[in-house]
Amino acid sequence: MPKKNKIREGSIRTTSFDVAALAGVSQSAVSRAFKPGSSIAAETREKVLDAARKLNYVPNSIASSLTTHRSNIVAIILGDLNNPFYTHVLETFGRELQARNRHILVFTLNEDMGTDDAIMRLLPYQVDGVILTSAQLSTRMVGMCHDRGIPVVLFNRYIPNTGAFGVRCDNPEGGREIAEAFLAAGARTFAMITGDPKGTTSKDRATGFMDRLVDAGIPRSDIKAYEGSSSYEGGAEAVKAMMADGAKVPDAIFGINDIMAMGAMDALRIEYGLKVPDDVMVAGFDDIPEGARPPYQLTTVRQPINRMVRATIDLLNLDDPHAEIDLAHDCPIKGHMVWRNTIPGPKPE
Amino acid sequence: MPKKNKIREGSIRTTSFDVAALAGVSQSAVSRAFKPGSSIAAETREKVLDAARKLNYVPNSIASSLTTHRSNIVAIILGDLNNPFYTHVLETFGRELQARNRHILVFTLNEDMGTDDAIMRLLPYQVDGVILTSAQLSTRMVGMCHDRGIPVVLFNRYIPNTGAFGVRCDNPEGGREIAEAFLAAGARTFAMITGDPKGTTSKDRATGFMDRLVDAGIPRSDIKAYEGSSSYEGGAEAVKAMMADGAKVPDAIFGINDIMAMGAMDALRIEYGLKVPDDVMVAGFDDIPEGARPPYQLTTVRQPINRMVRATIDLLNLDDPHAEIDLAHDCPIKGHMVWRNTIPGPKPE
DNA sequence: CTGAAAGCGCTTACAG
DNA sequence: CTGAAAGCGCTTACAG
Repeated sequence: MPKKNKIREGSIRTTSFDVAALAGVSQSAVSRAFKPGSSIAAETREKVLDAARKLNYVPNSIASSLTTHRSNIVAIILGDLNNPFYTHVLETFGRELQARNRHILVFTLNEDMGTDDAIMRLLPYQVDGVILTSAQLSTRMVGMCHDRGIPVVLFNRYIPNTGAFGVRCDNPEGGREIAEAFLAAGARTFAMITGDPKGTTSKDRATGFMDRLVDAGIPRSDIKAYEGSSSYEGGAEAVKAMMADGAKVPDAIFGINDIMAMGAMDALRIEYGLKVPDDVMVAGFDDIPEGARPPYQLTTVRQPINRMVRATIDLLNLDDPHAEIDLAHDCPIKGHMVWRNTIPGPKPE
Repeated sequence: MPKKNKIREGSIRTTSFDVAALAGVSQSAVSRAFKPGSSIAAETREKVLDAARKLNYVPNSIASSLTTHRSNIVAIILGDLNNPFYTHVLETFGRELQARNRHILVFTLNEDMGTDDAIMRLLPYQVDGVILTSAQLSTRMVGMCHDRGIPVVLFNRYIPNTGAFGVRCDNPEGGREIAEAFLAAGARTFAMITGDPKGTTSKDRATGFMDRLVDAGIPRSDIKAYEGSSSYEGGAEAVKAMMADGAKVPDAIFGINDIMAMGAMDALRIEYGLKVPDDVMVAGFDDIPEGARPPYQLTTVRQPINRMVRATIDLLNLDDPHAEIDLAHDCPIKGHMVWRNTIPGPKPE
């Protein structure tokens, strides 16, 4: 008689032994029936699957994880949910990972929980990999993961010298393209609204942007920078700081990401009655769908999210747990300009 | 000598036996050292914790879940990430659940994965509970969860007769308050932009809204409804459908949620040159932070997210696995009006 | 307070 | 192809 464990009043746990008993086979057989490609007669498998269906049996992943050392879970550490870009990223990871029969353990960061805390909390779950969309990872934590054979890959950033590599868009190149576009439209004075100063993404975009401008002979003093904390509100604040600066309104403003560019545009128009692009040109970076809405029609550079997500998953080596964990990998994926209405003039075809 | 398993080249698995060996105690002792409130001498615990630290040992949750039948994981099924409301919801659940030492397995729905599929995928993980923010759950799936002692609670909706209860805002009352506000501002003709027709949320808000208007003597024919599919784009489309209807622009438009109201406002202004609230009043529902941005300044009713999230977690009975799973629970939490600029006139204090 | 041992529900060599 | 059995890394009565 099958062993039964009461869970709550009236509820009972069904195991592979119960299924085996009903199907008249050994417990090993039911295990095999559920594992594709295992050595089992088609007929036996049918019998087992039938019995399982009758009992509403579902194999216990916790138990199988314990033996196989694979949980089919990947952890995603989400930094900044204020930027819709990351919502789109989460959705894309969800789609891709679920299609591969993997599942996501999410960690959302906040004042009470930093990246390192999140890592310490995910370690006990024996996840198959971790994806990080936040900055500030300590070398020690990367070590904790690697010691356990858990690959960690950074999404949209890299952290020099931590041994964690990342997948990212070619940010310097994107910055350069924006500079190019502004220049072609006749801009001569500039402002940048920068994001998280600790992340590499903002820095790289800003550097590419500046370099191109300086190459074109723009004096550094004609390129100002304001902090926008990677949020809509931050973008608006940056504009206020800029206007408070007293100087002339620049010809062009580069929001290091779309959401800041959107905040900036609204402040420019609503607070200061300025027209975009007639009075000031604006550009962003990311190409979030929100930036394409009628009030913004933001010219920007698109991050190839789908390709970035797939590259990230590939680096996790989910199907080959024994693969060496790569170390110093870094291959930026090129984004591309999306021309809309915040930079005037003819769009290159 | 402690047993060692190679994971990847060079990486090794550390278990409680290794820690026990180093600390010179039994394996049971190390288990106890990590469980708060267990019967162990302070001194022994120290020894164990020291050894664990030296070995970078972290207890294996997979193994402990297998014995305790608690994974400390709750599943969240995310329906519509196009509505920022759910991003805020996810963030709030993250904060609250992580503070209680619980973690989140997220499932994002898409064409390839419906709610029922998500449930089938979460069952093997023996989650401690499931939170559902999407509609369309079958009775059978609720049964699958309940049979296993897994509570499921619906967030922001209910599904009549599934045995799954939900936490929600008092939607009919919110709809009524919006109607009231419009009426007080002098509106006499109305349009509603409705959301997911399968969900109860949209229906309830619309019903409350209509009922109040009808009570006030507004003829039903002066209350039109357009589908907005709960998205920004849908809100804009609804306005276009409304304008194409030929009839006079209504005095007031109720966006069943903020994101649709935002889409509607932009279409009204940009496509048709209408002023809000001078030409048309608008109101939303949810009070997402995006609706408070300068271009919108949306008057709306706030969903008490924090309270709703906490109520949801309470219903999960995470700390009392043997609690009966409640069945026909339903207690709407009252939202409240947030007065901004899309309905003219004096705001009640 | 402590340790030996059974057990959680699977997977997977091993022998047949 | 199939079954008996050991083992994954913990927890928890049980006895001391």
